[in-house]
Amino acid sequence: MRITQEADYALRIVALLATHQSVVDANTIAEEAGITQRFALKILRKLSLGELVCSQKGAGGGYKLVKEPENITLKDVIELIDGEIAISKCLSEEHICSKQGVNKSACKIHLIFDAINRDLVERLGDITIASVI
Amino acid sequence: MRITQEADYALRIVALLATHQSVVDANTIAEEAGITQRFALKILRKLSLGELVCSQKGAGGGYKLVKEPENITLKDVIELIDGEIAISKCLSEEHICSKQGVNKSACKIHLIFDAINRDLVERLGDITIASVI
DNA sequence: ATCAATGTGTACCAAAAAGGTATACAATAG
DNA sequence: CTATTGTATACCTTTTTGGTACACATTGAT
Repeated sequence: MRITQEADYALRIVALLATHQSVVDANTIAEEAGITQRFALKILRKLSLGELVCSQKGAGGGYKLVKEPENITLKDVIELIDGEIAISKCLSEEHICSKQGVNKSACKIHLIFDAINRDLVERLGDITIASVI
Repeated sequence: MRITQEADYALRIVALLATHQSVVDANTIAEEAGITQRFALKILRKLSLGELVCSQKGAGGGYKLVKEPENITLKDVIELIDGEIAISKCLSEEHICSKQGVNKSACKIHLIFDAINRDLVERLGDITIASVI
């Protein structure tokens, strides 16, 4: 799948949590990210379930990063929100397509996509949140 | 946008036209590509409008490549079907997102996506149909 | 001429994905 | 014990994807 807007917001949220070193509440996060509080909460829950952030309930609560910004990559955040990164649908799903190979040329195309995709994922895995703040 | 199934089919169609050196009718193309004739026709019309293939009407008609397989790249075919290649929506549309930059970190992320996307497009532009048949 | 084979052009449709909201609830600090 | 904050689940709307339908235009063969 492509990198969705939701993943883009998630990256922004993680980046802004990396700059604040304290607990930040969902409302503040939403404002700074330029989205509604509800939508921010939805993204934050995914980040929380994925154990990139932890939450503090009750008055004075909010969210903060679990890991150091140096140890979180763009790939980590994107895959948490969007699932597996794939430039073509055929790379992520069991789908009747080039993968099965109606003829040999289709198969070759698939192999190329696969190599390109692997490089893309690797590259996203090399860029840390620390390097984008 | 991601590389759609339609673009994937288009690549297969162009590849199979590259192997047949003669005029091939839509029905045969559809069968070989493993899709319905109607859907093949739709893709073939786009390829035709984009001047990658030319068509011959009437009995005994069909399609054939306009250019040599060495001079058609994966990028050419994909962009013809899907439009501009973009790993993130924010790269292709005028959209309120990282591009505008609510803060500096969002902007940095956008710059990285842009660089990665450029490399991806360049890479697809270096692979010819001739090399995948 | 005319008819069957073949492509053209436009419009429409259904399923899936993306993007976002609503509601009811649970925990915690003060 | 109440206001503040997060949790959980479900729902909704719009856009994109992946196709289909239909009426028409062109051409080759007879």
